[in-house]
Amino acid sequence: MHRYQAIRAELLRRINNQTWPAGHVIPHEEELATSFGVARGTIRRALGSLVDAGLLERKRRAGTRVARPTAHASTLRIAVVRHEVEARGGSYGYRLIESREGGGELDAGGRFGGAALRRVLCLHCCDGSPFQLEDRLLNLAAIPAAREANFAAISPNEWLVAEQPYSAVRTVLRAAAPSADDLVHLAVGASQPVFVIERQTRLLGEPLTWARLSHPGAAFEIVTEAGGY
Amino acid sequence: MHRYQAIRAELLRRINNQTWPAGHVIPHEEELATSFGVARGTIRRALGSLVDAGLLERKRRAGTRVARPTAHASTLRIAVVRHEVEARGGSYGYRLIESREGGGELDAGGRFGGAALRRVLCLHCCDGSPFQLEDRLLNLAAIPAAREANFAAISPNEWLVAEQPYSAVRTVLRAAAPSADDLVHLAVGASQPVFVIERQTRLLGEPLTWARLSHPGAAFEIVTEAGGY
DNA sequence: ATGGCTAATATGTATATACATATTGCCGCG
DNA sequence: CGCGGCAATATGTATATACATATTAGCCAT
Repeated sequence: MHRYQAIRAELLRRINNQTWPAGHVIPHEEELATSFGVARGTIRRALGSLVDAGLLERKRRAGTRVARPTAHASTLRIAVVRHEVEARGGSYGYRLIESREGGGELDAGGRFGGAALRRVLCLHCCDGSPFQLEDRLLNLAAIPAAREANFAAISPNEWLVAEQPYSAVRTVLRAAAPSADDLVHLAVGASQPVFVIERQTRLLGEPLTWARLSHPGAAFEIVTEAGGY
Repeated sequence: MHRYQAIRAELLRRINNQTWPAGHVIPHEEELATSFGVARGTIRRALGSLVDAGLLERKRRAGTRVARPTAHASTLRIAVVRHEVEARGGSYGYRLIESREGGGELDAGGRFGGAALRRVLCLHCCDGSPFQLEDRLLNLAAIPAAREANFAAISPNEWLVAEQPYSAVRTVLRAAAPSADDLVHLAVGASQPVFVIERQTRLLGEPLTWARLSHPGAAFEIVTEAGGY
């Protein structure tokens, strides 16, 4: 156990047992440093991780106070579909359904401002049955190599992960009734829910791709964990 | 723009434009410090945030390399329901449906090892229509105050946020067909999907609460963003 | 070859120090 | 009494330094 970890644990204990209730201004860095017998940098490190975890709030001159929690934060990881399938011990299958190039007419959401696009519709399977339907738009201006890529052999999901770095992602999760494509390709009935992940990626501001990833609801869930300590 | 931010941006640029492709071992800290003309600590700070973002991987003696991305990571925030409703400009309503105390028989999942529990079922509304059904188990051994709390006046969600710190959360998200309770209280048809958030919190290892939060699918989505730079 | 030991090395932790800067709270002026 | 400005203060950034430690690469003996 390193010192900053021990200090973080002690600070957490004081927050948890209400020694320092929500809203309380805790002693300033120098004071904590002296009382714990460490350097200010070590205190800052311990405080920093509690700030990242949302348990403390800091403002210059005003000091550090215990946050009034308003939200649970945790980290969401969305993996490559094939890995997801293999991690559950399933055998992975893939099939390209449709691929074509076009312009703004493909961009129903108006997210790409009329750039040349490629649209790919494909299906990921787990043990032979449909697992995820991937409906993807690729910005050919930003990713010229996507024009030549053979998406019959490799899914856009996996091709992008291997080829294309990005700097920002936006993800939307929701439950929905099946779309027309879902009904045809996911083998779900109109009364069964689908779990939809909508994802946009950007590179330094420029939109790269948009994707709608739909799962038969019963077969899929997302798990996140936060706060090991 | 601080130096560590400028350096992080430059490192990100090199990763993005494949100057340093995935798997590449980048120069070590001292070398980067010299070439950027800053102290090692400043380099470490820039590297640290890229490691947190999952773009770099570090190992002692082996050096720092560009990660082969395997997953999109982003931060998920789940707010107090009332704030969620108010943030969308709706008027918030709340109704307690059922509250009772018991032991292991309430704990269908076996998560509390037979401890005394309180089960609360209640409904959160937005503009008068059902928004979220909250089905919650509270561990009375860990949260004795929960025995006295008046959940007709305040929801367990909000009471817990105000009263009870926690140190770890596990969240599961999925689309599902409505449960029996959902059908009755959420005013959804059997053919409509519900969005289910299942959440467990622990305090230093001890389980505090378990909750199943269900939303009418069409009315609800979760949005996450990552990577501002 | 092979297996284990050793030394080199890059990252990890901790300290001390200096200065920057956002905010607060107080003081004095009008 | 109100308001503008100034000084005090706590956090934020940056640097230099020392030592700890995981891991690798290479060497040597078997």
